[in-house]
Amino acid sequence: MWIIISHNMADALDQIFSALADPTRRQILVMLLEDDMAVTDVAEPFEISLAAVSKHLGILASAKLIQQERRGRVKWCKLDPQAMHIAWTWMQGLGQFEHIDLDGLEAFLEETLKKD
Amino acid sequence: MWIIISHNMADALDQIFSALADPTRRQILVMLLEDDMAVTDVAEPFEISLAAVSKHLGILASAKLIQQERRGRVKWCKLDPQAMHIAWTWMQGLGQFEHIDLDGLEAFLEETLKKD
DNA sequence: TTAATCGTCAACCAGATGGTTGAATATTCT
DNA sequence: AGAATATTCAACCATCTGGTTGACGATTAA
Repeated sequence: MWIIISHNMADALDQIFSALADPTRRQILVMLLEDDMAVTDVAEPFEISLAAVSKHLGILASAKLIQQERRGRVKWCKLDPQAMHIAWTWMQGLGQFEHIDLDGLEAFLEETLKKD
Repeated sequence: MWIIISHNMADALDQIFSALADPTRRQILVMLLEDDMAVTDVAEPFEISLAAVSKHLGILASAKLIQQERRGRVKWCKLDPQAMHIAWTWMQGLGQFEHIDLDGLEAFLEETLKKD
């Protein structure tokens, strides 16, 4: 299986990876793994403003990592696995992983944790 | 089933995903899939300056997506699959694309992170 | 109708990012 | 030694990013 990297594909990867590069946005995705949520509820655990969270959600939506649907005055957010799958597949092509390399993960973690 | 995301893990993901967010850097990674390369050779197909490419390589190296080794006046760059694997595993947890033993991963991570 | 809630918009700000150029540092070749 | 090659450094610049605040439109509740 190989990946044709079109212009559009590159654009999509730009958006997906830069969306994933922010820890707040990653945390939002993890929260949405549990359940669909309204914007206000997504914002609740964060210390930043609602407007900032709304922007984060907009970025996630335009990267197609989430879908948003307005019902009444509430805008529901849910995960959309498609975009993540695209990036994941691209990475798989580069890493040629097949299984989870726990030894590598352990080595990484030990290396990183030493620095505390 | 849950994944404990340590402080350092989040930092690592920040670096990895923002490194991957740039199309030049992604293209460099694809080039290195073929073969290890010197900085000048990496820079050759790009229209930007050598210094700019050197910076990109520095970013990839500090995200641990590549390793750099100086031999004489030449600095060789090669892929380092470890970091990509970390991000890939994180994404897999979110996308649930294929079967993966998250319980085992969780146990492993909790065990490792206890050492803090 | 009036008041409260949900979310976005617009303007603004500080800091990060990706690029440039020219000088500097090693290292290797002649 | 002197010249060429490989790479980085430093200063600078324009643009992007993530945050703020206050005002605003839309929807629901009293």
